[in-house]
Amino acid sequence: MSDVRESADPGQGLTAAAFAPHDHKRCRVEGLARAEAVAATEGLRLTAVRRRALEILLEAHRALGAYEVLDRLAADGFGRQPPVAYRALDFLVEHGLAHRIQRLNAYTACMNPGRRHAPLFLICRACNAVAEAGGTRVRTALEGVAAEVGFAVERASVEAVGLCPACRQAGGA
Amino acid sequence: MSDVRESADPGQGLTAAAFAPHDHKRCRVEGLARAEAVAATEGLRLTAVRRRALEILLEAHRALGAYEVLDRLAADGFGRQPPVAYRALDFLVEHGLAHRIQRLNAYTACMNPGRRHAPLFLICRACNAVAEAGGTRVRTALEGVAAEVGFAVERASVEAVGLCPACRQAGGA
DNA sequence: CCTTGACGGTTACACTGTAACATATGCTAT
DNA sequence: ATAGCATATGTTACAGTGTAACCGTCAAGG
Repeated sequence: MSDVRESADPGQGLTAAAFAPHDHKRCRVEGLARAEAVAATEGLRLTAVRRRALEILLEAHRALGAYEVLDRLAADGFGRQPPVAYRALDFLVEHGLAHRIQRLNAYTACMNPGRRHAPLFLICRACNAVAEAGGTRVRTALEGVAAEVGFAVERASVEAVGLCPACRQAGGA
Repeated sequence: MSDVRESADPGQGLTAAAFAPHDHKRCRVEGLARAEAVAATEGLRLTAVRRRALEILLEAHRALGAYEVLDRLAADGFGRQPPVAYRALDFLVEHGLAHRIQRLNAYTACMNPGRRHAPLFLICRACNAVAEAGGTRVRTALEGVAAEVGFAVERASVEAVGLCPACRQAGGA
């Protein structure tokens, strides 16, 4: 229970800065740049819809439902039927450019694309912010438990619901 | 809630015996008995529908969708509209007698009711078996990461998809 | 040119979950 | 006992989430 406010993260490559105030615009620009880089090195086709879908997630800076993404895509002149959004989102998730938050039936841009990572999500029940935390500790623990029963983990989702620092302070009980 | 009281089992108190061959009937009988005990000590009303819903989960011994549970309830003379199943399942989950598997939109009986625990689910993608593992290691790691960014975890879901021992051996590529 | 394959668009539908209201059951205070 | 209240079960109707299947477009390559 060590109280850490917003110190620079120690090792672990934490990315959960989402809870700290920051410059959204930079988030979007850098996020897109990272995605472009990943797409280039992996030979992915980051088409217009896909690119725009990712941009929408980066701008929102919170988890968006597929239909929310769809609305924005439609507003930009893309198709307005569900598969349009689902296909773009599936693509992004499959290639590690976005994540699906099971608990919310929603999607969020990946803050750390390109590197293999075992993301973990912190979902604030008061303000709905979603932070992606990195780090191997949880994954290692999970692998350990699985190994004890002979289970081979391929993919894992770890999602915690609670209160973010700001909402805690605001007495978000 | 960060206080997780686990059994005194050596090595994490695993309960993931689900992957090992075992006597289903006993599972059901003992599961019901445990639930009765919990209901008694906590003053819960384990009514006919609720009890039957739990029994259905225990019998299936895998995760069931709400509508699957509903079908069986209806076949037993209970209502045949969705809220019937959802209410029973919500009750069971709320009181720790069952768990919801987010990834599958499904429910499974709790193998360890009564005690506060931080369950973790191992989902075999080949045979669809779901094992509930206990243990504090993963939870502790999660709390640690959360604490670093000042996030207060209230509830967490940890779900891993992969291959169970049997399917691994069967070359479940 | 013409085939091939990926992509994006559509229609139509399936699955999952909930709001709101009506009825029954059981407890409690008088 | 019974009136009043809370809880539980049942209903109808609908909202939200996700997918199957088909079709036209377009770029790459024989």
